[in-house]
Order: sequence, then structure tokens, then C-alpha cells
Amino acid sequence: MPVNTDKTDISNTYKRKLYSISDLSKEFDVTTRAIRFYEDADLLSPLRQGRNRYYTVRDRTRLKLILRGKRLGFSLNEIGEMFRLYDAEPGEVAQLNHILDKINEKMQLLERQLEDVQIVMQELQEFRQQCRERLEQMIADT
Amino acid sequence: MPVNTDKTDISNTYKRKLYSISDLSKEFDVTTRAIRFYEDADLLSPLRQGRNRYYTVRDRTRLKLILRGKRLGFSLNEIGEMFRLYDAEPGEVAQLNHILDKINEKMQLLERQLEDVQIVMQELQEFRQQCRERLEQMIADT
DNA sequence: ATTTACGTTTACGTAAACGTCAATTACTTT
DNA sequence: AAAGTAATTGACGTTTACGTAAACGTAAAT
Repeated sequence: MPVNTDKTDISNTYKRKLYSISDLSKEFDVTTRAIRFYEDADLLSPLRQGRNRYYTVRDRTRLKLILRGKRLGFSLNEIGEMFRLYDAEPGEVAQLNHILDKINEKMQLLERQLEDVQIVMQELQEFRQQCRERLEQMIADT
Repeated sequence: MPVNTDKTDISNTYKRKLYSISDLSKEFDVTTRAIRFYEDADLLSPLRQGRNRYYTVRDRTRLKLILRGKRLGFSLNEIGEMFRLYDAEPGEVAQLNHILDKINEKMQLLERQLEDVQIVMQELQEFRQQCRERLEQMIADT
């Protein structure tokens, strides 16, 4: 018995809001290999039509979050942790408090990042200014 | 012939503003292994007293920059590139313009980083808000 | 005199995040 | 029917950024 031969099945259920792996690959400029790797790391869980993967809007959003996290220097593990926090249904008060702690932890990291970015940007601006002045000087000397 | 047996040599020349590898290791909370690795990657070039390394104020500053760069998700190679830009004495106009291009490139990256940080911080704030509301609710239900 | 602390070099090990095949399947186009 | 295109699953390779262990040197402290 084949798993699923009816092509319309999945498409109907999810109202055509499905992306192929290459759709996402092109849109976000990542290789399909990377996307599958993220699945291996439990960061994505696309639908299956037989062997093929189909990504929902949620998957697409997740991929966007993954890439943003990566740009910020987070590891896939850290990104996974954030997802799990997000998805956890907070049954108990203790659980919720734990999540709040984790959130505050991440916020602290980000605040430091913000500082770092601002510092480096300022340094670069100064450096750029110096370069421009030197350039002026050199042109004047001509 | 031993290379240098006089302990005061280096210290005098650099007026005691020297750090041992463990000084820096402790101050910045990185392993000595990492510090030596950065040297291998040409990001640091400490003085030598025989086999031992001695780090100047400049080295210390560099280490600080390395760690900041890493926190921002830059690779050691990228950090090295920045250093080389900084150290390059700009002989020609073309060279200076090239440096300016590179600076602008990095600035663009940082601007994106800034955006990303702000977006994620906002998302986290919203998530935190939701958690707090849920918590209030649960306490009220008691 | 020998432990202790700190440092060195050399070299192999490792985790993360993919890249790069190779072989196969499935659908479409010609 | 053949060829092309897009996807799949292994499986091994690669780069980065160190960790870790061995074996040794040097100097201060006990």
C-alpha cells in the first residue's frame, strides 16, 4: 500500500498554503541541505506527501526565526530551546515561572548584544571619519 | 646562548604594562588555550621573554575586541579582516577607498544585526507579557 | 629538595553546521 | 519511451574553534 497517492489531499487540508523545500530554499537563500538539517535538529517538522516534504506557513515562519537567530550568533540548540519555550503549554505556575526566567535570560543576552552592536558601530563610524579625513588630506596634497 | 635571561628587559621597555596569559584569561574569562589559538590565527602577537608570552595593553584591547566580535557572531577570520583594515597604513587613495567600502559593508551587517536584535527583543517582550497574564490568571483561579 | 603553580609545545579529539557526493525515485516534458 | 527536473536518503568530508592530554621547563614556596 502506498502511503498517499492523492495529490490533493494535503493541499486541500492546508488550503494551498504549502511550500516545497526549494520554494523556501530560494526565498531565504539557504540550501535544501541546511533546511533538512534543521529538521534533523527538530527545528522544523514539515508535512509529508509520500517522501516529499511540504512546509506550512508555520514552518516558513520558523525558518525565518531560525535564520534570524543564526544571524544573531545563536546556535541551533539555543534556537531550539526558544522554540520549546514558545510551544510548551504552561500547565503549572512553576513551569511558567521557569519560562519567564529563561525569557529574562535571553533578554539579558540581547541587551548585551545591543550594547556590543552599538559600540562597534560607533567605532566603525569613527574609523570611517578618520579615513575620510585622510582621503581629503591626500586629495588636497595633490 | 640563551635568548633573553634578563627579566627586567621587557618590563622596562614597556613600563610594567604587561599581562601574563593567565591575567587575561582570568580578566576576560577565556581559557589560555583560546588565547593561544587567537595568536595562531594572527589576531594577537604577544611579546616573548624566552618561551613565555607577555601581552601589552594593545594585545589586551585586541582580545577585548575579539571577544566582542565573537559575541556578535563574527568568525575569527572576519575579526582578523577588521584588524587588518585598521592596521593597514593607507598609502594610496584606491587603498583608502577600498577600506571605506569594507567599513560600509560591515556597517550594513551591523545595521541588520541591530534590526534583528530589536525584533527579537520585542517578540520576547510580548511573549513575556503573555506569560505574565497567564500567570495572573492562574493565580486568580486558585 | 621537592612539591606547587604557571607556562610551554605538540598532537590528537570533538561538536556544530553544514557541503558534497552517489544512488534512487517520481513526475513532467518532449 | 526517453530525457530532464526536482526531490529523497544515506554516508562521508570539511571547516571552525577550541578541548584535552602528555610531556616538559622554570620559578617560587615549603
